[in-house]
Amino acid sequence: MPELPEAETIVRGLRPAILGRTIRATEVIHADVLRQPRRRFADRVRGRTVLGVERRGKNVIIRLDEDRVVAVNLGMTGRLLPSLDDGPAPPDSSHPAVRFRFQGGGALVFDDTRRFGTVECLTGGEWHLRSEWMGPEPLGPSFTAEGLHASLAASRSPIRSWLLDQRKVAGVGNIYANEALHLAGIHPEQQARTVDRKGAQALHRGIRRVLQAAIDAGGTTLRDYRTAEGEPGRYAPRLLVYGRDGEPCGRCGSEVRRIVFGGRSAFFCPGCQPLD
DNA sequence: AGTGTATCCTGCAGGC
DNA sequence: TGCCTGCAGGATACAC
Repeated sequence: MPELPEAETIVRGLRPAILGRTIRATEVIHADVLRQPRRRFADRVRGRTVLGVERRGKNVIIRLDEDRVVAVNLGMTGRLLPSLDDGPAPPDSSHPAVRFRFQGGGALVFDDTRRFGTVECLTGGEWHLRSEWMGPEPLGPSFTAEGLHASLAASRSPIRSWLLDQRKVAGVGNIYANEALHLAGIHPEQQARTVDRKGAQALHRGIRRVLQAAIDAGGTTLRDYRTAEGEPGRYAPRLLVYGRDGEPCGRCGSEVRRIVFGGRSAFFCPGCQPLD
């Protein structure tokens, strides 16, 4: 599910709800979402206070005092739902996996139907290493068209597969990879190294445009994704190719096609995105 | 190096 | 209604 825009929307909604709160205890309902032993997780989190809520790629980062960091990867169906005693009624949590209980009442629930998501509590140093391993933030200053072009030149992968690799660019998933390629007029199977400077510029622009527009719309809800307030995102109707196979392309009228490679569906318009 | 496949899990839509 | 298959915003490990 959640890609960068969904994670960003969750972070923004979570921040005012949990900033400054102190975690009294954790309740692990499904230990398989933990990337570390349950004991270590509980011990590291207990008694810590939330100093900040950030995003890195598709991950939600909760900074705690004492140099602790809770890193949440939402997987396909993960949600972070705050329920504060003095706040509005808590959104539905149908599949709670981990619950953080705050001093003075209220909680933050990591809910995940399929449990592909992960939760862990790291030290600042451990998290830094993990973050270094990831590619640049596509909406940040270190992501440039020139850098993208140079990075693409080193890979023989199909461009869509390349975009899904978090070590290359952080936060792009299958929906926005397909949308960005459509905006850039690049076929999803085109070899990364054959994307020329002009193509890299168009792709750079396409990635930024679609991610920013999706953030502005509060993300894309296909089924499970919800904001921290429990609301669905509003970007789905604006998707140009993802999930639209058989429909006419809004730009040129050609029929949008679906193909499968790399184990995932790819959607593209044969008219706007020719394969050389 | 890159690709296909399988794995983790649940739920839903569509065909019969 | 029930049963089956295929599919899903992710990530990783494995054999070629």
